[in-house]
Amino acid sequence: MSRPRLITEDDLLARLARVFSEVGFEGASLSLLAKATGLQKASLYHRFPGGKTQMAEEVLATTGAWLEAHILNPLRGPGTPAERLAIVASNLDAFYQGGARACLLNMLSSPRIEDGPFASAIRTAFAALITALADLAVETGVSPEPARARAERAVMLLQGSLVLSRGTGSTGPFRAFLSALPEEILGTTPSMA
Amino acid sequence: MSRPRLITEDDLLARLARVFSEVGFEGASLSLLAKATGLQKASLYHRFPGGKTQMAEEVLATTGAWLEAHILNPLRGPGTPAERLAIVASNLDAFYQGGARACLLNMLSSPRIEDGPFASAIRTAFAALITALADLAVETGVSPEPARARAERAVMLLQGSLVLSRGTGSTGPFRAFLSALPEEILGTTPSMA
DNA sequence: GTCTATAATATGATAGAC
DNA sequence: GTCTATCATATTATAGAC
Repeated sequence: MSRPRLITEDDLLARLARVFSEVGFEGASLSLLAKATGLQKASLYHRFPGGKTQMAEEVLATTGAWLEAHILNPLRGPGTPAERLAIVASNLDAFYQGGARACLLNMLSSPRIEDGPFASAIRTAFAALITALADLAVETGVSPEPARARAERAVMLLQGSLVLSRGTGSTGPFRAFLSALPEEILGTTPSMA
Repeated sequence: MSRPRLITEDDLLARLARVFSEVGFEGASLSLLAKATGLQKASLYHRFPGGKTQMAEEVLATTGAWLEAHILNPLRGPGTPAERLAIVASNLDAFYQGGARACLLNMLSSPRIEDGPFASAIRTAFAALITALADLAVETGVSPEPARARAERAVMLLQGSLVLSRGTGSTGPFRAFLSALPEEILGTTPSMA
Protein backbone atom coordinates (compact mmCIF):
# COMPACT_ATOMS: atom_id res chain seq x y z
CA MET A 1 0.00 0.00 0.00
CA SER A 2 1.52 3.25 -1.16
CA ARG A 3 1.04 6.72 0.15
CA PRO A 4 -1.19 9.02 -1.85
CA ARG A 5 0.60 11.22 -4.35
CA LEU A 6 1.50 14.61 -3.02
CA ILE A 7 1.61 16.06 -6.48
CA THR A 8 -0.06 15.17 -9.75
CA GLU A 9 1.99 13.90 -12.66
CA ASP A 10 1.23 16.98 -14.71
CA ASP A 11 2.08 19.40 -11.96
CA LEU A 12 5.28 17.52 -11.19
CA LEU A 13 6.49 17.70 -14.78
CA ALA A 14 5.43 21.33 -15.08
CA ARG A 15 7.46 22.29 -12.03
CA LEU A 16 10.48 20.36 -13.24
CA ALA A 17 10.12 21.99 -16.65
CA ARG A 18 10.12 25.38 -15.05
CA VAL A 19 13.39 24.72 -13.24
CA PHE A 20 15.11 23.28 -16.31
CA SER A 21 13.95 26.20 -18.44
CA GLU A 22 15.20 28.66 -15.85
CA VAL A 23 18.64 27.33 -15.07
CA GLY A 24 19.37 24.70 -17.71
CA PHE A 25 20.37 21.11 -17.17
CA GLU A 26 23.61 21.65 -15.27
CA GLY A 27 22.12 24.39 -13.16
CA ALA A 28 19.17 22.25 -12.13
CA SER A 29 20.49 20.61 -9.00
CA LEU A 30 18.48 17.92 -7.28
CA SER A 31 18.00 20.14 -4.26
CA LEU A 32 16.57 22.81 -6.55
CA LEU A 33 14.32 20.29 -8.27
CA ALA A 34 13.25 18.87 -4.92
CA LYS A 35 12.43 22.29 -3.55
CA ALA A 36 10.47 23.22 -6.69
CA THR A 37 8.35 20.09 -6.55
CA GLY A 38 7.95 19.83 -2.81
CA LEU A 39 9.32 16.29 -2.93
CA GLN A 40 12.53 14.95 -1.40
CA LYS A 41 15.36 13.81 -3.63
CA ALA A 42 14.69 10.16 -2.89
CA SER A 43 11.08 10.61 -3.97
CA LEU A 44 12.20 12.08 -7.27
CA TYR A 45 14.47 9.08 -7.79
CA HIS A 46 11.57 6.77 -7.07
CA ARG A 47 9.62 8.43 -9.86
CA PHE A 48 12.64 8.91 -12.15
CA PRO A 49 15.14 6.09 -11.60
CA GLY A 50 17.27 7.58 -14.34
CA GLY A 51 17.82 10.73 -12.28
CA LYS A 52 18.12 14.20 -13.68
CA THR A 53 18.61 12.95 -17.23
CA GLN A 54 15.32 11.08 -17.17
CA MET A 55 13.57 14.06 -15.64
CA ALA A 56 14.81 16.29 -18.44
CA GLU A 57 13.84 13.71 -21.04
CA GLU A 58 10.30 13.40 -19.72
CA VAL A 59 10.03 17.15 -19.45
CA LEU A 60 11.08 17.43 -23.07
CA ALA A 61 8.55 14.80 -24.06
CA THR A 62 5.86 16.75 -22.24
CA THR A 63 6.93 19.89 -24.04
CA GLY A 64 6.68 18.00 -27.32
CA ALA A 65 3.13 17.02 -26.45
CA TRP A 66 2.30 20.62 -25.57
CA LEU A 67 3.74 21.73 -28.91
CA GLU A 68 1.59 19.22 -30.72
CA ALA A 69 -1.59 20.20 -28.91
CA HIS A 70 -1.23 23.95 -28.69
CA ILE A 71 0.79 24.88 -31.76
CA LEU A 72 0.94 22.21 -34.44
CA ASN A 73 -2.69 21.21 -34.16
CA PRO A 74 -4.07 24.77 -34.28
CA LEU A 75 -1.82 25.48 -37.26
CA ARG A 76 -3.56 22.72 -39.19
CA GLY A 77 -6.94 24.30 -38.76
CA PRO A 78 -9.83 24.90 -38.64
CA GLY A 79 -10.20 28.61 -39.27
CA THR A 80 -8.50 30.99 -41.62
CA PRO A 81 -4.70 31.07 -41.57
CA ALA A 82 -4.83 34.41 -39.78
CA GLU A 83 -7.18 33.02 -37.16
CA ARG A 84 -4.96 29.99 -36.61
CA LEU A 85 -1.90 32.18 -36.18
CA ALA A 86 -3.79 34.28 -33.67
CA ILE A 87 -4.51 31.17 -31.63
CA VAL A 88 -0.88 30.11 -31.86
CA ALA A 89 0.32 33.55 -30.80
CA SER A 90 -2.04 33.53 -27.87
CA ASN A 91 -0.85 30.08 -26.78
CA LEU A 92 2.80 31.08 -27.11
CA ASP A 93 2.08 34.17 -25.06
CA ALA A 94 0.59 32.11 -22.27
CA PHE A 95 3.29 29.45 -22.44
CA TYR A 96 6.22 31.86 -22.28
CA GLN A 97 4.33 34.13 -19.91
CA GLY A 98 4.61 37.18 -22.06
CA GLY A 99 8.30 36.57 -22.69
CA ALA A 100 9.28 36.21 -19.05
CA ARG A 101 10.03 32.50 -19.32
CA ALA A 102 12.89 31.03 -21.31
CA CYS A 103 12.53 28.24 -23.85
CA LEU A 104 13.46 24.73 -22.79
CA LEU A 105 14.76 24.00 -26.26
CA ASN A 106 17.31 26.75 -25.84
CA MET A 107 18.22 25.99 -22.25
CA LEU A 108 18.73 22.28 -22.85
CA SER A 109 20.83 22.74 -25.97
CA SER A 110 24.51 22.37 -25.33
CA PRO A 111 27.27 22.33 -27.92
CA ARG A 112 29.15 19.99 -25.61
CA ILE A 113 26.35 17.47 -25.58
CA GLU A 114 25.73 17.67 -29.30
CA ASP A 115 24.91 13.98 -29.54
CA GLY A 116 23.55 13.86 -26.03
CA PRO A 117 20.21 12.56 -24.81
CA PHE A 118 18.29 15.75 -25.59
CA ALA A 119 19.63 16.67 -29.00
CA SER A 120 17.24 14.39 -30.84
CA ALA A 121 14.11 15.63 -29.08
CA ILE A 122 15.14 19.23 -29.62
CA ARG A 123 15.85 18.69 -33.29
CA THR A 124 12.50 16.98 -33.73
CA ALA A 125 10.62 19.80 -32.01
CA PHE A 126 12.26 22.50 -34.11
CA ALA A 127 11.74 20.54 -37.31
CA ALA A 128 8.06 19.93 -36.59
CA LEU A 129 7.45 23.56 -35.74
CA ILE A 130 9.17 24.81 -38.87
CA THR A 131 7.35 22.34 -41.06
CA ALA A 132 3.96 23.23 -39.63
CA LEU A 133 4.53 26.94 -40.09
CA ALA A 134 5.81 26.40 -43.61
CA ASP A 135 2.78 24.28 -44.46
CA LEU A 136 0.53 27.10 -43.40
CA ALA A 137 2.36 29.53 -45.64
CA VAL A 138 2.13 27.09 -48.54
CA GLU A 139 -1.58 26.82 -47.90
CA THR A 140 -1.94 30.55 -48.55
CA GLY A 141 -0.15 30.29 -51.87
CA VAL A 142 3.52 30.71 -50.96
CA SER A 143 5.91 28.38 -52.79
CA PRO A 144 7.55 25.67 -50.69
CA GLU A 145 11.07 27.10 -50.51
CA PRO A 146 10.19 30.65 -49.50
CA ALA A 147 7.55 29.20 -47.18
CA ARG A 148 10.18 27.21 -45.39
CA ALA A 149 12.43 30.27 -45.20
CA ARG A 150 9.61 32.27 -43.64
CA ALA A 151 8.95 29.52 -41.12
CA GLU A 152 12.62 29.30 -40.16
CA ARG A 153 12.71 33.06 -39.78
CA ALA A 154 9.68 33.01 -37.55
CA VAL A 155 11.24 30.40 -35.27
CA MET A 156 14.48 32.39 -35.18
CA LEU A 157 12.50 35.46 -34.19
CA LEU A 158 10.67 33.50 -31.51
CA GLN A 159 13.87 32.19 -29.98
CA GLY A 160 15.74 35.43 -30.44
CA SER A 161 12.93 37.46 -28.92
CA LEU A 162 13.02 35.25 -25.84
CA VAL A 163 16.80 35.60 -25.54
CA LEU A 164 16.57 39.34 -25.98
CA SER A 165 13.67 39.68 -23.56
CA ARG A 166 15.62 37.77 -20.96
CA GLY A 167 18.85 39.65 -21.65
CA THR A 168 17.28 43.09 -21.56
CA GLY A 169 14.87 42.38 -18.75
CA SER A 170 12.02 43.58 -20.94
CA THR A 171 9.19 41.66 -22.52
CA GLY A 172 9.13 44.11 -25.42
CA PRO A 173 11.02 41.93 -27.91
CA PHE A 174 8.73 38.98 -27.30
CA ARG A 175 5.64 41.10 -27.74
CA ALA A 176 7.10 42.52 -30.93
CA PHE A 177 7.58 38.97 -32.16
CA LEU A 178 3.99 38.02 -31.36
CA SER A 179 2.55 40.90 -33.31
CA ALA A 180 4.93 40.31 -36.23
CA LEU A 181 4.20 36.60 -36.47
CA PRO A 182 1.21 36.75 -38.86
CA GLU A 183 3.03 38.95 -41.34
CA GLU A 184 6.16 36.81 -41.11
CA ILE A 185 4.22 33.74 -42.19
CA LEU A 186 1.47 35.13 -44.39
CA GLY A 187 3.44 38.03 -45.85
CA THR A 188 0.64 40.51 -45.26
CA THR A 189 -0.18 42.98 -42.55
CA PRO A 190 -3.16 41.59 -40.66
CA SER A 191 -6.34 43.60 -40.79
CA MET A 192 -7.13 45.89 -37.91
CA ALA A 193 -10.60 44.38 -37.60
CA MET B 1 60.34 36.29 -8.37
CA SER B 2 57.41 34.77 -10.22
CA ARG B 3 57.31 32.05 -12.79
CA PRO B 4 56.73 33.11 -16.39
CA ARG B 5 53.14 33.03 -17.57
CA LEU B 6 52.15 29.81 -19.23
CA ILE B 7 49.37 31.49 -21.12
CA THR B 8 48.79 35.04 -22.28
CA GLU B 9 46.02 37.11 -20.78
CA ASP B 10 44.14 37.19 -24.05
CA ASP B 11 44.40 33.49 -24.65
CA LEU B 12 43.35 32.77 -21.09
CA LEU B 13 40.21 34.87 -21.36
CA ALA B 14 39.43 33.46 -24.78
CA ARG B 15 39.58 29.92 -23.49
CA LEU B 16 37.45 30.76 -20.49
CA ALA B 17 34.98 32.50 -22.77
CA ARG B 18 34.73 29.42 -24.89
CA VAL B 19 33.85 27.22 -21.94
CA PHE B 20 31.26 29.65 -20.56
CA SER B 21 29.67 30.03 -23.98
CA GLU B 22 29.52 26.28 -24.41
CA VAL B 23 28.12 25.15 -21.08
CA GLY B 24 26.92 28.30 -19.34
CA PHE B 25 27.86 29.54 -15.91
CA GLU B 26 26.61 26.63 -13.83
CA GLY B 27 28.00 24.08 -16.25
CA ALA B 28 31.45 25.61 -16.23
CA SER B 29 33.11 23.73 -13.40
CA LEU B 30 36.56 24.74 -12.23
CA SER B 31 37.96 21.42 -13.43
CA LEU B 32 36.54 22.15 -16.88
CA LEU B 33 37.94 25.69 -16.83
CA ALA B 34 41.30 24.40 -15.61
CA LYS B 35 41.46 21.78 -18.33
CA ALA B 36 40.50 24.31 -21.01
CA THR B 37 43.20 26.76 -19.95
CA GLY B 38 45.92 24.28 -19.08
CA LEU B 39 46.20 25.84 -15.62
CA GLN B 40 45.44 24.27 -12.27
CA LYS B 41 42.51 25.45 -10.22
CA ALA B 42 44.76 27.21 -7.71
CA SER B 43 46.40 29.13 -10.55
CA LEU B 44 43.01 30.30 -11.75
CA TYR B 45 42.21 31.49 -8.25
CA HIS B 46 45.50 33.36 -8.14
CA ARG B 47 44.49 35.22 -11.27
CA PHE B 48 40.80 35.50 -10.35
CA PRO B 49 40.45 35.73 -6.55
CA GLY B 50 36.71 36.13 -7.04
CA GLY B 51 36.50 32.64 -8.53
CA LYS B 52 34.11 31.64 -11.29
CA THR B 53 32.05 34.77 -10.94
CA GLN B 54 35.03 37.01 -11.54
CA MET B 55 36.11 34.88 -14.47
CA ALA B 56 32.71 35.25 -16.07
CA GLU B 57 32.68 38.98 -15.38
CA GLU B 58 36.07 39.51 -17.00
CA VAL B 59 35.07 37.31 -19.89
CA LEU B 60 31.97 39.43 -20.36
CA ALA B 61 34.07 42.59 -20.22
CA THR B 62 36.36 41.14 -22.88
CA THR B 63 33.34 40.34 -25.00
CA GLY B 64 32.17 43.91 -24.58
CA ALA B 65 35.52 45.15 -25.83
CA TRP B 66 35.33 42.79 -28.80
CA LEU B 67 31.85 44.09 -29.58
CA GLU B 68 33.11 47.65 -29.51
CA ALA B 69 36.09 46.93 -31.74
CA HIS B 70 34.60 44.52 -34.27
CA ILE B 71 30.95 45.54 -34.46
CA LEU B 72 30.16 48.96 -33.06
CA ASN B 73 33.22 50.66 -34.51
CA PRO B 74 32.79 49.27 -38.04
CA LEU B 75 29.12 50.25 -37.92
CA ARG B 76 30.13 53.89 -37.43
CA GLY B 77 32.17 53.91 -40.60
CA PRO B 78 34.02 54.54 -42.80
CA GLY B 79 32.51 53.07 -45.93
CA THR B 80 29.00 52.86 -47.24
CA PRO B 81 26.37 51.37 -44.92
CA ALA B 82 26.35 48.22 -47.04
CA GLU B 83 30.11 47.94 -46.80
CA ARG B 84 30.04 48.40 -43.05
CA LEU B 85 27.39 45.73 -42.66
CA ALA B 86 29.49 43.40 -44.79
CA ILE B 87 32.40 43.88 -42.38
CA VAL B 88 30.12 43.31 -39.41
CA ALA B 89 28.68 40.16 -40.96
CA SER B 90 32.16 38.86 -41.67
CA ASN B 91 33.29 39.54 -38.10
CA LEU B 92 30.18 37.87 -36.68
CA ASP B 93 30.81 34.89 -38.91
CA ALA B 94 34.35 34.52 -37.61
CA PHE B 95 33.35 35.13 -33.99
CA TYR B 96 30.54 32.59 -33.94
CA GLN B 97 32.48 30.25 -36.19
CA GLY B 98 29.84 30.03 -38.83
CA GLY B 99 27.11 29.50 -36.25
CA ALA B 100 28.83 26.64 -34.46
CA ARG B 101 29.50 28.63 -31.30
CA ALA B 102 26.83 29.88 -28.94
CA CYS B 103 26.54 33.45 -27.72
CA LEU B 104 27.85 34.28 -24.27
CA LEU B 105 25.04 36.79 -23.78
CA ASN B 106 22.53 33.99 -24.14
CA MET B 107 24.43 31.41 -22.12
CA LEU B 108 25.04 33.74 -19.18
CA SER B 109 21.48 35.00 -19.01
CA SER B 110 19.46 33.38 -16.28
CA PRO B 111 15.97 34.29 -15.16
CA ARG B 112 17.01 33.17 -11.69
CA ILE B 113 19.90 35.61 -11.58
CA GLU B 114 17.90 38.49 -13.01
CA ASP B 115 19.66 41.02 -10.86
CA GLY B 116 22.84 38.99 -10.72
CA PRO B 117 26.38 40.06 -11.52
CA PHE B 118 26.05 39.56 -15.28
CA ALA B 119 22.68 41.09 -16.00
CA SER B 120 24.01 44.62 -16.22
CA ALA B 121 26.82 43.78 -18.66
CA ILE B 122 24.45 41.78 -20.83
CA ARG B 123 21.86 44.55 -20.91
CA THR B 124 24.54 47.08 -21.82
CA ALA B 125 25.88 44.93 -24.65
CA PHE B 126 22.46 44.38 -26.16
CA ALA B 127 21.53 48.03 -25.83
CA ALA B 128 24.76 49.20 -27.48
CA LEU B 129 24.37 46.77 -30.35
CA ILE B 130 20.78 47.75 -31.00
CA THR B 131 21.58 51.45 -30.83
CA ALA B 132 24.50 51.14 -33.25
CA LEU B 133 22.44 49.18 -35.76
CA ALA B 134 19.56 51.62 -35.45
CA ASP B 135 21.91 54.57 -35.97
CA LEU B 136 23.09 53.03 -39.20
CA ALA B 137 19.53 52.65 -40.42
CA VAL B 138 18.79 56.25 -39.48
CA GLU B 139 21.85 57.30 -41.44
CA THR B 140 20.30 55.82 -44.58
CA GLY B 141 17.11 57.78 -44.10
CA VAL B 142 15.01 55.52 -41.92
CA SER B 143 13.06 57.27 -39.17
CA PRO B 144 14.22 56.63 -35.61
CA GLU B 145 11.38 54.42 -34.43
CA PRO B 146 11.31 51.99 -37.37
CA ALA B 147 15.11 52.06 -37.34
CA ARG B 148 15.15 50.86 -33.79
CA ALA B 149 12.57 48.20 -34.62
CA ARG B 150 14.76 46.96 -37.46
CA ALA B 151 17.79 46.87 -35.19
CA GLU B 152 15.94 44.92 -32.53
CA ARG B 153 14.72 42.50 -35.15
CA ALA B 154 18.23 41.99 -36.45
CA VAL B 155 19.52 41.20 -32.97
CA MET B 156 16.61 38.82 -32.42
CA LEU B 157 17.46 37.10 -35.68
CA LEU B 158 21.13 36.87 -34.69
CA GLN B 159 20.34 35.29 -31.34
CA GLY B 160 17.56 33.12 -32.71
CA SER B 161 19.71 31.89 -35.57
CA LEU B 162 22.37 30.81 -33.10
CA VAL B 163 19.81 29.02 -30.95
CA LEU B 164 18.31 27.33 -33.97
CA SER B 165 21.69 26.41 -35.42
CA ARG B 166 22.66 24.82 -32.14
CA GLY B 167 19.31 23.10 -31.72
CA THR B 168 19.17 21.68 -35.21
CA GLY B 169 22.86 20.88 -35.50
CA SER B 170 23.03 22.89 -38.70
CA THR B 171 24.71 26.19 -39.41
CA GLY B 172 22.05 26.98 -42.00
CA PRO B 173 20.00 29.36 -39.83
CA PHE B 174 23.06 31.41 -38.91
CA ARG B 175 24.14 31.68 -42.53
CA ALA B 176 20.61 32.73 -43.46
CA PHE B 177 20.83 35.45 -40.84
CA LEU B 178 24.15 36.71 -42.15
CA SER B 179 22.86 37.08 -45.67
CA ALA B 180 19.63 38.68 -44.49
CA LEU B 181 21.35 41.21 -42.23
CA PRO B 182 21.87 44.00 -44.82
CA GLU B 183 18.26 43.94 -45.92
CA GLU B 184 17.04 43.81 -42.34
CA ILE B 185 18.83 47.04 -41.52
CA LEU B 186 18.85 48.91 -44.82
CA GLY B 187 15.52 47.66 -46.12
CA THR B 188 16.90 46.90 -49.55
CA THR B 189 18.26 43.84 -51.23
CA PRO B 190 22.01 44.37 -51.58
CA SER B 191 23.37 44.57 -55.08
CA MET B 192 24.83 41.46 -56.63
CA ALA B 193 27.96 43.33 -57.67
C1' DG C 1 52.87 32.39 -11.25
C1' DT C 2 52.21 27.74 -10.82
C1' DC C 3 51.88 23.75 -8.43
C1' DT C 4 50.35 19.73 -4.98
C1' DA C 5 47.61 18.89 -1.19
C1' DT C 6 43.69 19.59 1.34
C1' DA C 7 39.57 21.56 3.46
C1' DA C 8 34.51 22.40 3.47
C1' DT C 9 30.56 21.91 1.13
C1' DA C 10 27.28 20.44 -2.50
C1' DT C 11 26.04 17.09 -5.64
C1' DG C 12 23.96 12.86 -7.79
C1' DA C 13 22.43 8.75 -6.14
C1' DT C 14 21.03 4.65 -2.91
C1' DA C 15 19.25 1.97 1.32
C1' DG C 16 15.82 1.03 4.15
C1' DA C 17 11.97 2.55 7.45
C1' DC C 18 7.14 3.68 7.32
C1' DG D 1 4.93 6.91 -2.53
C1' DT D 2 7.47 9.43 0.59
C1' DC D 3 10.64 10.02 3.94
C1' DT D 4 15.35 10.29 6.81
C1' DA D 5 19.91 8.95 6.66
C1' DT D 6 23.82 7.94 4.24
C1' DC D 7 27.47 7.17 0.53
C1' DA D 8 30.81 8.30 -2.95
C1' DT D 9 32.12 11.78 -5.66
C1' DA D 10 32.62 16.47 -7.50
C1' DT D 11 32.61 21.05 -6.45
C1' DT D 12 34.34 25.70 -4.90
C1' DA D 13 37.96 27.42 -2.51
C1' DT D 14 42.36 27.86 0.39
C1' DA D 15 47.23 26.89 2.29
C1' DG D 16 51.72 26.59 1.53
C1' DA D 17 55.87 24.77 -1.19
C1' DC D 18 58.72 26.07 -5.07
